[in-house]
Amino acid sequence: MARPRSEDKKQALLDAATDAVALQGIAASTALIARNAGVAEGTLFRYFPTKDDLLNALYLHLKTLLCEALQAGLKDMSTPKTIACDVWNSYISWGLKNTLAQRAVRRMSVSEKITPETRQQVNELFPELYKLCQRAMRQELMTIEFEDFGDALFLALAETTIEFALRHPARSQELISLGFESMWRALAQENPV
Amino acid sequence: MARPRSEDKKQALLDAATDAVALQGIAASTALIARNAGVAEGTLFRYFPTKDDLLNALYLHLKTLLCEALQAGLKDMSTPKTIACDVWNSYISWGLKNTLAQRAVRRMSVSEKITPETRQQVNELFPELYKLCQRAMRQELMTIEFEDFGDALFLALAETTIEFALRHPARSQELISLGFESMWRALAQENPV
Amino acid sequence: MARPRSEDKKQALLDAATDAVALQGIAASTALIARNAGVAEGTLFRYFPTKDDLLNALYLHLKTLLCEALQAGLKDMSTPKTIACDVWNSYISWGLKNTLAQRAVRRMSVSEKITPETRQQVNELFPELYKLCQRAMRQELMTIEFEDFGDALFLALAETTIEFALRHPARSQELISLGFESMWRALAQENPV
Amino acid sequence: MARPRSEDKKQALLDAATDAVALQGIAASTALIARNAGVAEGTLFRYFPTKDDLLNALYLHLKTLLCEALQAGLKDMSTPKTIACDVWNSYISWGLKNTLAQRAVRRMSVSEKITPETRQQVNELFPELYKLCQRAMRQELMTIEFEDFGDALFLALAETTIEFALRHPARSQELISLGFESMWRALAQENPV
DNA sequence: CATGAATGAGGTTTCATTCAT
DNA sequence: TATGAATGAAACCTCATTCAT
Repeated sequence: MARPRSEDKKQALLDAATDAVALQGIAASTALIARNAGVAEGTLFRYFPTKDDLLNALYLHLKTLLCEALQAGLKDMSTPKTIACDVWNSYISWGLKNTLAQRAVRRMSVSEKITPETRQQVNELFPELYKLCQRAMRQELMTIEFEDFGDALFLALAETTIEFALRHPARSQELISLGFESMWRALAQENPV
Repeated sequence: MARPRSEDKKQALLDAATDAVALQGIAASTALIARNAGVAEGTLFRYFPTKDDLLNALYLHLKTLLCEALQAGLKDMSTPKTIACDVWNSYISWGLKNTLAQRAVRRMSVSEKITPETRQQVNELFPELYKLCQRAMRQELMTIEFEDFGDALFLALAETTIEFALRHPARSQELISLGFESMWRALAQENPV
Repeated sequence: MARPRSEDKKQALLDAATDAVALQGIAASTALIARNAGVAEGTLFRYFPTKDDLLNALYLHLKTLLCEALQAGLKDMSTPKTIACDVWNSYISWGLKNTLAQRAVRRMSVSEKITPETRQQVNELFPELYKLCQRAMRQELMTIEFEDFGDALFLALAETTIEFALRHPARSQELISLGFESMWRALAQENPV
Repeated sequence: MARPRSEDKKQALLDAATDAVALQGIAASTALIARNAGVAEGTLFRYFPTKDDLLNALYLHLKTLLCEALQAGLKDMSTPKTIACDVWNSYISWGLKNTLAQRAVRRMSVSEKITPETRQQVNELFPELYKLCQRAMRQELMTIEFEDFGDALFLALAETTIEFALRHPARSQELISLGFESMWRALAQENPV
């Protein structure tokens, strides 16, 4: 992969795109993104041949960052529940610390501009992590057919929790643990309170 | 005198908008919507002064339809769990029967074009129903501060379930009951398997 | 001339058009004019087959009103200067009392929508009056070729005076007499202060 | 790098706009202006972000040209009257040579699209010139409160003269000097014929 | 390689006018 | 006669993309 001249510029473009998409959705203009990245309008197209390419690259990029945060957040791997708890907390706290990134991802994920290929690549980012959690999951959710479903339920609950924590910062700690409790009851094999 | 404004045309516009937004997001053009509704482009703006007004009206309209389906779906009100189950099944089956409507709603709900006022109106559509379910909910989720959170978790799980059921029609029945089981564990007071 | 059903409606349309044109120029929409006149959009076109017809009718109407005010304002016909002074004062005070009408006329008079025919009709409204003033005018301005020019100079000075008097109400009296003095010096045969 | 913004194109746009506004008023379409300037419609909006911006820029531009003509026209500065005469003649002859520009200015000046800021900038173009004339003006018109009024009367008479000279080219010389005589009588301190 | 001027298709919205009621 | 719903051309403006510099 011939890397472009300046990795800095590419990064600046992704950062600017994150903010723009978070605030304006995928309708955010390439001109705005380039300007906020501090590069010329035409330069954007040297790094991303197409706006759609930029969006797909951004989606993958942000999901990768999230994934790295999850991996870095694993501290106590003694029991499935502590693992799940670490993952949950890392997820939520990444979303809270990177509000715009989180919002950008949400907006892109419902868009038809993100191709199935990109979605597939994103799925492949997470496997190990989920394997860890899944050990604790209910039998029904552990069959090959349904493990994606379990993941999706996990993500749905986490995203909802992030949203509420952002909306009600004063009660964010309570929401986060209430959310975790709900997730654990929903998905885990045993439900010891 | 003069011909009366036609409720049919308004309906045709909302229907056409549903399909267009489902497929292309809120970027779907008014020209396309009008054409598919079988009216002139200028006519659209007699019924909805602004594209944003159309989107907000559409959002409210679809959520109203969903709400009516939920109310119509209440059959067995003997126990909290049967109530919750009816609601769950109605929700999912409305989503499955009205794929485009469901997709349109999802896309609009993450858009900044839907105003807080509209969102508030939508919230007010649902109260009785949720009261019913909430009787069965865990204490923690029944405080005023957290009942919205409980609702949101319910919706998140249901939407995820709909999405998977659409993607895997052959296994939709299993997914639906697996989803219900997860929701019930997550949110209900008692967790008898 | 078969008069339309309701002279009231026609009048209401002209009044509404006056305000609309004063505020928005000839771009003011027929829909707005009709609404402010309290009639339906289509009704406007029963009284004025075309928007241009409405504008021309309005121009003639307002100039007629002005002309009537000038004639009514003649009080002291003893000397040319008192006549001129009465005309001047009537003109200015009509402009000040009918700001919107005055502004509407100004905007229409530079527009290509007002036809030469209408402009000719307007010219024909004023003759007698000007004959009176002209007795006092300089020889050079009394030849057939230049009497229109003298009229136009009179009007130009009067309109400028109105504009300034509107802009500076506190000093309007001074402006009006300063304007009159200037007009009299410019156009009259003798210049006794 | 990248091709520089072309002053030629900007000029072509202003020229095309002058003609279009002269003939059709401020309602002249951006499409027509761009086409007559030989550029794409989108290009117009790179030079003038808004149609209103174009109109304001055009107004300022034309008034600047006029002002330059007035300054270049000063030849004999020996007496106030010769100065005034040079200014008068330059003004009229600029109007005659630049009919469309003159007409465009007239139409724009009664429009609400021209902002107070632009009007202020235009006022500031002229001060020195008027100072020259004002030395000859009547005391009453030399007070700070009324010097603007004197200017406006001067302009009103000049514009009227231009209009008549255009309408009657055969007699334009007579009209011009008749106009000057009237202006001088109206505004100057002494009125020696 | 980087730039940003240029493009023109396409977006939303307005509006004079027509015509079914 | 009066109405106002319907129309579609045309308005202003945006934008992804190209390409001369």
